[in-house]
Amino acid sequence: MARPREFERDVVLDRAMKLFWSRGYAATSIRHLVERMGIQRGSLYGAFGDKRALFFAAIERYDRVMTSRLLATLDAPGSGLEAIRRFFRLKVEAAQERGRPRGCLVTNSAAELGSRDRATASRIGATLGRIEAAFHRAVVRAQQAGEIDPARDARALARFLTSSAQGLSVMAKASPDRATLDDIVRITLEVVDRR
Amino acid sequence: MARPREFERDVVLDRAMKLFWSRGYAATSIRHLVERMGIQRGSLYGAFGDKRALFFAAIERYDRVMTSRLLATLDAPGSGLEAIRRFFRLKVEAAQERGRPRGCLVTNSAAELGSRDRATASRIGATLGRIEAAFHRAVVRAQQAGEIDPARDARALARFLTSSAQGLSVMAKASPDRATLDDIVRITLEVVDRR
DNA sequence: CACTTTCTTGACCGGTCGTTCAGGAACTGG
DNA sequence: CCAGTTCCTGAACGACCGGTCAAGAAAGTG
Repeated sequence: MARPREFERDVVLDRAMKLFWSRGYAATSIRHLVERMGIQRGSLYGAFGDKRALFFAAIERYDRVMTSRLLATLDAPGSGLEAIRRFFRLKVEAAQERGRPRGCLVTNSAAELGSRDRATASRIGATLGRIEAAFHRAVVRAQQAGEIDPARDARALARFLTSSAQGLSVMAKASPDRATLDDIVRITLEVVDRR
Repeated sequence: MARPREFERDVVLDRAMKLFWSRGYAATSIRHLVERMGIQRGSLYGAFGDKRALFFAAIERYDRVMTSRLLATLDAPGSGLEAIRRFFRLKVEAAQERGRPRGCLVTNSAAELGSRDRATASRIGATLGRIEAAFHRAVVRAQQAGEIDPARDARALARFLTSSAQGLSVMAKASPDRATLDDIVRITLEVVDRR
């Protein structure tokens, strides 16, 4: 054996993730990264490869930590309709947190790199697919429970909800005014929550 | 008098706008800009100032050309509800055009610079405000015509529609699949178009 | 203890970044 | 045709980019 690594991968990766999250890919330099991550260039390249690989690792971590937590609320046992409500309320709540980067790394990356970098695009597409799938399960569950009209197109509803979540992230980044976000969510939920 | 400029400002500005639109701000270099715009560095700096000022001019032009055209459909005389329908159909249609940058410059810029650059954020915020205002006018018009229940909150509806347009732009950039976009728009329109 | 292995460190690489500017070119008014 | 003005051109600037690497530091193994 030999000298062990002095930093914990997930700890420094978290810091990189937040930096990409708030600044985007292109505007985040290696210099900026090593300063914020608290490690040296050599360690960064040794542990993660190059900038692009680090970015991918950051997206993966975002997926594992942030997105999965959100999606878990959609898959939580109980009412599918209530799960969808919780999802959007949680997003608004998160947008209010101080110190947290605005918006959403997936949304930002889709907007920044969606059409230019094939590999990133498919990675982002996979996450969007996961979100849509989770919405779809929640919608179907709600339909089976009689909370949503079973005649409605569950796939289309899931896609709509996915798109709405993206829109909400953009609005949260542009103007994180609580009243605005609440208005948006209220109307969005009317779509599935017709009384 | 003296030697006249050899290029037309709006022509080269259009090219810069499209470049920023498809690549984002940070990933677009001056070298790339001068190549695509067909002018020299000196001319660029002479005519537009610096990169940031050029970006602002590009956003302004996008506003004047792209956004205004879209908003004009919302303010066109006739049914407010039909105007809203036309707006979203036009967005989907535009997303299909070949050679056109994906997504929307306003959405992309909001996601890329929304929380980092104060001046850009307020510029983008102003455009989002214009969109919301146009939606609001269309909603009110539809309410007065009895197409939308007057009891509903027109401001909230306008905000929802603005957010939906942003979401649609993100989805269009990430996966411009027509069926997906159609699904999203169909459900979005159900919100205002309850039968 | 010495030896091996890995990690860390900081200097360094060529290239590109945004920006400037001197000097030649091109046009207008006289 | 000249003077005056503006524009275009291309080289040059210092700073920073992403990425590499040799050498020293620190741990485990015998």
